[in-house]
Amino acid sequence: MKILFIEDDSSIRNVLRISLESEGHIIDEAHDGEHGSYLARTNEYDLILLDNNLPKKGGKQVCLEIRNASIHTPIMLLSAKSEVTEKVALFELGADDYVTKPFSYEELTARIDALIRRPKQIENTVYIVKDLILNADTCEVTKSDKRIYLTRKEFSLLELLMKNKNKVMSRGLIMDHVWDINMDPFSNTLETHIMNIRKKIGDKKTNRIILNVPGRGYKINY
Amino acid sequence: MKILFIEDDSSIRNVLRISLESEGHIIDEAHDGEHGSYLARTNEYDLILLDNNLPKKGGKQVCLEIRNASIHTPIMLLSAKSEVTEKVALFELGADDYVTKPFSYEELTARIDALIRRPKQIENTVYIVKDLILNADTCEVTKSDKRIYLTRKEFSLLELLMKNKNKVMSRGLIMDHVWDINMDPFSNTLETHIMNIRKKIGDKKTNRIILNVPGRGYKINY
DNA sequence: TCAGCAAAAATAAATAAATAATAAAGCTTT
DNA sequence: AAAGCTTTATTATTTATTTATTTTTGCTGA
Repeated sequence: MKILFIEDDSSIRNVLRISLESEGHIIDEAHDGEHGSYLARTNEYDLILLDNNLPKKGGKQVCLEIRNASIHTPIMLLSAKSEVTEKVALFELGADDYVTKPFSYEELTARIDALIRRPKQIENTVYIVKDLILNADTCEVTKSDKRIYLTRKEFSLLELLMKNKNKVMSRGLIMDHVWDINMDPFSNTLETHIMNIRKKIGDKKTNRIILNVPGRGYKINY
Repeated sequence: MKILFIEDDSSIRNVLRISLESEGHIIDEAHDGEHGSYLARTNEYDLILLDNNLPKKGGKQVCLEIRNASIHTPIMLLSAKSEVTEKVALFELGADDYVTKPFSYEELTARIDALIRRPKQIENTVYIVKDLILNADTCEVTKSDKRIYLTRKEFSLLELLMKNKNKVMSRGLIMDHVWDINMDPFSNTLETHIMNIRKKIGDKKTNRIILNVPGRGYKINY
């Protein structure tokens, strides 16, 4: 999951980034409302964590701008307890949930899971292609009933391809989902990861699961 | 067990904290109703000790707020004998037990044990992985029938891992369960404890019981 | 058909990040 | 004051990720 974290307090930012990354999420950060609003409108995120009290542009304005840009990504609001009135306004502007600061890691991740999974509850979080099975909940992958160990990046990449099987995923789209904003689009790390996944799942040239569509990207077929 | 203690009288707080910690519990403290209510709603506790007479926000209000947040953690009420009417109200609001002040330490711990153990009576309190056995009731650990002495933190950590065997427990989750709210997420004390447990139970690199999943956390396998 | 080219695959190596190990300092308790 | 527990600091090791380079593949047009 790719998360945008708009927060000016660097200590909160750091603690949370570490926790969320350890859960396998990719985090982009903004230190003020202006930059946050900009990133939210120019990138695709699965979740936006928005501090209410921000320099340059307040949470209310950021929320408004995001929703006005027809972006429906779930917004989770982080607010001090005193800002109740603001909070109400933010709900009206389209925030989806809130936690009051300071909060525990567990509470936040539980709520994040709820928000991210909510529209997908009917959907299965287990993806199956031939004898390759990926479980998004437990982060486990098996091939012919044998457990395969994938690193975090490898897992996110394979998850994206399996989630969108039969669709060609372009380089740019994959990078946007699996890497953070600092990813160099000219590097070949994506290809290297594809190759490492293929090696781990024993994806032979003759009967490939992960297919390349030259000039367009990668895809996985039924 | 992680306990939240909401009490303004520092002498009661100190006496009880020390006693409870000596039983191996982890204690978070709140000195007034407002902060207490907040902590209860933002952290996961196994028990909440709630004084009825509190500054800023009374026990009744705190209880109400906790239950309204869909938190079903057992609440044990500490109240003066005179506050009978209040007490009734608190039961209606979802408190689980009460003791009247002054109380003896023994009485309280007996009741706490009853409350904490109650929902877990069905649960197994003995965890076995290969020749490693942990008994959560007696706080005893044996490896190949030899008694191992673990410190309280070490015990809580091993208990968490054994209770959740086969599941990867992330750093953040472990910290929330084994340490109190002041834990610095950047410190490496968790790693140090893992290493000390491994040393005590003779967990060799070649045939490890406590496994690390890089970037994800630790787990114990069947 | 086949040189020429671009995209992708493969290999290897470098860098960065996470974890393990060791030692020692700081607290608490006795 | 001594002993044990917990935390901090530092260094080493392992693992993950990125970069660099070479080889292969498949396509294009003469």
